[in-house]
Amino acid sequence: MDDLDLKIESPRVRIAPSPTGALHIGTARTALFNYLFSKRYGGKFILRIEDTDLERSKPQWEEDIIENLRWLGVDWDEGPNPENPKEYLGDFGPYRQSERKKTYEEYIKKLIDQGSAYYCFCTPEELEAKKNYFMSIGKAPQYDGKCRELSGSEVKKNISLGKPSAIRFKTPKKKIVFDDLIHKKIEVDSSLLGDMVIAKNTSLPLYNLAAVIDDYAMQITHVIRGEDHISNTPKQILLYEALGIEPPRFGHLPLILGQDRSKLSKRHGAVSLKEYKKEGYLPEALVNFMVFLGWNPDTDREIFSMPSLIKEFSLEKCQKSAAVFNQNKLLWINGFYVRQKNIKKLTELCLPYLMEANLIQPVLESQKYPPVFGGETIRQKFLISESQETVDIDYIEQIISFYQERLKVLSEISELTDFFFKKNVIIQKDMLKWKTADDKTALDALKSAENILSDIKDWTQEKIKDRLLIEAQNFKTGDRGYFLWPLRVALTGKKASAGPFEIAAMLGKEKTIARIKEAQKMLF
RNA sequence: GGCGCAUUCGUCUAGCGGUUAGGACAUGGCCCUUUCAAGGCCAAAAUACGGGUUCGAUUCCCGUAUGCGCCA
Repeated sequence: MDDLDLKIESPRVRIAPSPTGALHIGTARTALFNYLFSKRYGGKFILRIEDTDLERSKPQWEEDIIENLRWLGVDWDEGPNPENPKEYLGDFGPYRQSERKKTYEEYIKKLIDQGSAYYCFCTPEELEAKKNYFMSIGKAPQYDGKCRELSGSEVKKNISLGKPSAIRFKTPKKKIVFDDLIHKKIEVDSSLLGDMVIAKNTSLPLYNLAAVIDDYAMQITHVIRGEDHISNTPKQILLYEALGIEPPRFGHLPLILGQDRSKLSKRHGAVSLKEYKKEGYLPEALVNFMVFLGWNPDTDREIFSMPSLIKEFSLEKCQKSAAVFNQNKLLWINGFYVRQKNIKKLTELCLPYLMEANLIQPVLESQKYPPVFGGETIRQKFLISESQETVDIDYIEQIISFYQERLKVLSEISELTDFFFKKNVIIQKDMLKWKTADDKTALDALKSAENILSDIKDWTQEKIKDRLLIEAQNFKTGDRGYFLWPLRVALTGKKASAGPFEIAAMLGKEKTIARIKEAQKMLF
């Protein structure tokens, strides 16, 4: 097909999040792109947890990352074992940076021994002053190389004196050019980089060095990451060269932006996968949405499942410019996937929300509470909290089916359907009146509905509909709303809902009539 | 401040020298309809600016502007 395709064979790619917070939607998207790329070309996708920052790294965040990537269906071939995170799947562990000190030490020593790196004893104050100086004369603030030529004995002396130090890279001055998988040619002049700090000490590398060593150790062939790393890439290339290692290919994905076009972050609202999961977004919707932020298949098709993405995906079709996170489109895609779900599955997914709103409860004690959002919940019988009536799952299924095409996110279900489970509905009097109707018209409609419904013995949706529709026609020619609207409001208390026939059928004769009577009282 | 990256409807995007600049979300209108959805139809809506190159630039090159990112 194209050049890129021909060259890619069994790639090894990775996502390397730090467990310092919940899985971010941007990280998830980068993971997804890596995953798709690896599957498209028959390679491996690796999850590497980067826990160098011991202060901020927490096991709970590692769990969150693992749980939510799996939930999305972005599964790794090598990485922490989800069943037992202490274990590493694959041949290239251990994945914990905190457990790889020995390896790092080897490389750092090598760099020092061969003269590619050196100890620097400059104090933060000194550095700050230099930085300010360079800034003041309009130059890039870079290290002036003061400790670069320190003799071996001086270094030894300083170390034995316990002087605080860092390890700097002797940045060679050259033009670095690399062929980005997405941006094509990128050129940087390394003389602008200065001698960067690559390690705090001989066993503690900083980000760029650690990434280089780990990617090499894991035989990563393609580093696909966010555009915010473009400026790290030339530095890493220099490190690869100093270490005598062939660098991998690099590809930099455009960033996701918030409404204000700055990098998507917490102040833009929900950014973690777990928040979206809790709100009731479906993983397939999130995947479909995320992939379209920076990629598109060159057709008018908007809906893609994971398998079809794997078939279609190509970095060639990735966008170069950043994309604003479009909440509305996500909502739309989610609604689409909700409508596609089979009703049993959808009901299962909605149950936790109904329980959380305390509308219903599981009957069996063995059934877990509180429910797990997005998890599996299989229950057969439920107790309606207010009335203590027991209902079958079919009953709930039926209710949810009325709302399937109205649901955008799962969490809306309780607000939409609460009147089925509550004893009384709260009705505002004026809401009962359709268009120009006065109290009397609304009252007449309700009375008439009550009479008709009271006569129905065979309480089925079809019967109810047939009878009511005839009356609706007669009640006021040309606008059935005068008859139907007050009825629907009497039953639901809501301006918007499913139709009155199906609602009446579900509510049962007794409750239906009772609610109609209640509503009539307001109009006397 | 330096360096880097980017720039097509409000948003996501198609386009890879000649198109009535296409699609989707959102918006507005109409149809269907008791309401809300869903669905159908229609409308409004974009090539940042300035130079080149070319018979011809949204497309290629160079500036400018703007935005974003990184460094410290």
